[in-house]
Amino acid sequence: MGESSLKSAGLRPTLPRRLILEILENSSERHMGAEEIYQAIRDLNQEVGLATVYRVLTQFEQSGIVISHKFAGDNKAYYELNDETHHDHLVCVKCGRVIEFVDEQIEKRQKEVAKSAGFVLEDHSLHLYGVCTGMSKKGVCSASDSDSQNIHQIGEK
Amino acid sequence: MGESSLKSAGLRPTLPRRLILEILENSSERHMGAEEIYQAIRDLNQEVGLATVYRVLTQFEQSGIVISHKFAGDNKAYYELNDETHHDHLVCVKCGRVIEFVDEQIEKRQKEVAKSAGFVLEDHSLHLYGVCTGMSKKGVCSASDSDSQNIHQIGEK
DNA sequence: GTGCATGCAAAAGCTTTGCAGTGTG
DNA sequence: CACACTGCAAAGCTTTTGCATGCAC
Repeated sequence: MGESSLKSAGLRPTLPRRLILEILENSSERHMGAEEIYQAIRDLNQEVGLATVYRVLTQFEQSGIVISHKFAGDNKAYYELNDETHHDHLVCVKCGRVIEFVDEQIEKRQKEVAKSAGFVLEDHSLHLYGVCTGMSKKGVCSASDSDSQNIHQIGEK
Repeated sequence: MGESSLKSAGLRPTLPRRLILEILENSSERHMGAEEIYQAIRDLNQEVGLATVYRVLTQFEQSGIVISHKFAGDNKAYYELNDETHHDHLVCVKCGRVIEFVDEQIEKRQKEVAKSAGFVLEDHSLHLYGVCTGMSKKGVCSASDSDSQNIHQIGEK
């Protein structure tokens, strides 16, 4: 999977690119920031410059290998592998957990709204912000261990 | 109108605050960035520091006087007067025009999605990106000022 | 007078870019 | 040998903050 996505994107399979792809594929966090990816590389005892991480992510985005998002109250970009399945995001403002979802009715209405305004729809982003069950009932995230690593700190630094 | 919103927010009606409020109320653009507001102040031959513009906008947001958004591919915040009517945004990626809309079906489904995930919904942002009629047919924006300020009510109420 | 508010300049956070060195086909 | 790729450091943009001065009540 990894190697081939690079080739079909016309990108040479260099070490930084392979590392970043591998990290995105294997990390327990599905949504990662550039700095987190940079750290993950160092955790593998590899050396890649932060600027290269950004450059590679930009190339990956242009090639459709990854998708980037920015969430409210958080100025930085998060990257996720583009699995070709469009989805929207539900974010816990307390623990940062991100849940992906798709709702066909919403998708359909969006198209209708755009059409009736005379727009040719190209893209959209829908982010729901709320408090997850665990945080609202116990003040502790209810996500499983692997899930709970999928965290974005939102709001106050 | 302006003066009273400041008072009810517990903010002293200082010159910078009154100017910014006035600009937001009277500008032909409903969504303005901090720098644009700063320029608008200078266009009125007034002097207010950019840092103050940011501070005031932050206070206004916390008081519920304005709402801020960030749109995809644009790193800066846009501010609009909070008219108490929730709405989403349809943005022309070619000419930058912003149309506000509300769709009850989408609103309803969002609540259902959040509920079924066990989330207490606090907020959401929905941005649709596309190309408006004028830009796609003639390469020229077809918007009139009044259009871009109108809220398109779509779908059943 | 007592605080809140402001201005200026510096700093901070994230991301991009210039440039020279490296590696690879 | 040409050229894409990389690392480092510097710069860019937007936004925030420290601090001394100033204004409102």
